[in-house]
Amino acid sequence: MSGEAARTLLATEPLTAARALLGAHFTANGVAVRIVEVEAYRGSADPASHAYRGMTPRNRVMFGPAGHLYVYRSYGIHTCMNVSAGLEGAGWAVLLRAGEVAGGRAAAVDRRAAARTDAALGRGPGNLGSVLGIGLGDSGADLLAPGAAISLTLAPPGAVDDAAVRSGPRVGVSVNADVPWRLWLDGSPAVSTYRRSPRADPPRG
DNA sequence: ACTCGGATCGACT
DNA sequence: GTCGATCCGAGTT
Repeated sequence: MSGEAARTLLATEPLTAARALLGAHFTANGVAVRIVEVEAYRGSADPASHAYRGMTPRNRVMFGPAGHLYVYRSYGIHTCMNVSAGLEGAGWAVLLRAGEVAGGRAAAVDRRAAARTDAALGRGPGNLGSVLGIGLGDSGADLLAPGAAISLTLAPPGAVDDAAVRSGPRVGVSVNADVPWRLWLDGSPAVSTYRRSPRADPPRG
């Protein structure tokens, strides 16, 4: 689908954008991955979102147009990637949590020497940023621009069966942990196993 | 200027 | 299951 058609799909509320990102292909630095696990973050309505307290220099891309890359450093070590969603000013984004390497395997293996299986190359948000060679300086990139060096191609409508889409609580968040805003494709070996944050309140319900 | 804690990962027991 | 690595942004003084 065209970049602008993709942008229209992503310029929606973040659960819809998250669903649209499953099965998408993300390409950067000689590696392509098929996205199989994502999490929606709902801006000012979501205490777990980096945008909860409003716009800052770090998160400003979340408040811009949909289809742009928001990169942050996690635990001082890892770079994690989001795709901005919703209309300008919304502060919504979707965290990319896992992908299957679909191209450039040699470069992927080179960047992820610690991975012992192909499925582990892009399993987990930190590993996904690593396998794609993403850095903080890539934040803000328009993933849908024609000829973009870092690019996103959504799966055509109907290509990802709704029956394969699963949802559950988000990983690692210490607040608002019980909303089922993590989506993944059932059966993908690259989906990370669920681990609740040790800082989260006890499970609800 | 300083403190604090994190949307993680992998090695180790 | 437990723990250390490592650094930046954000909030506070």
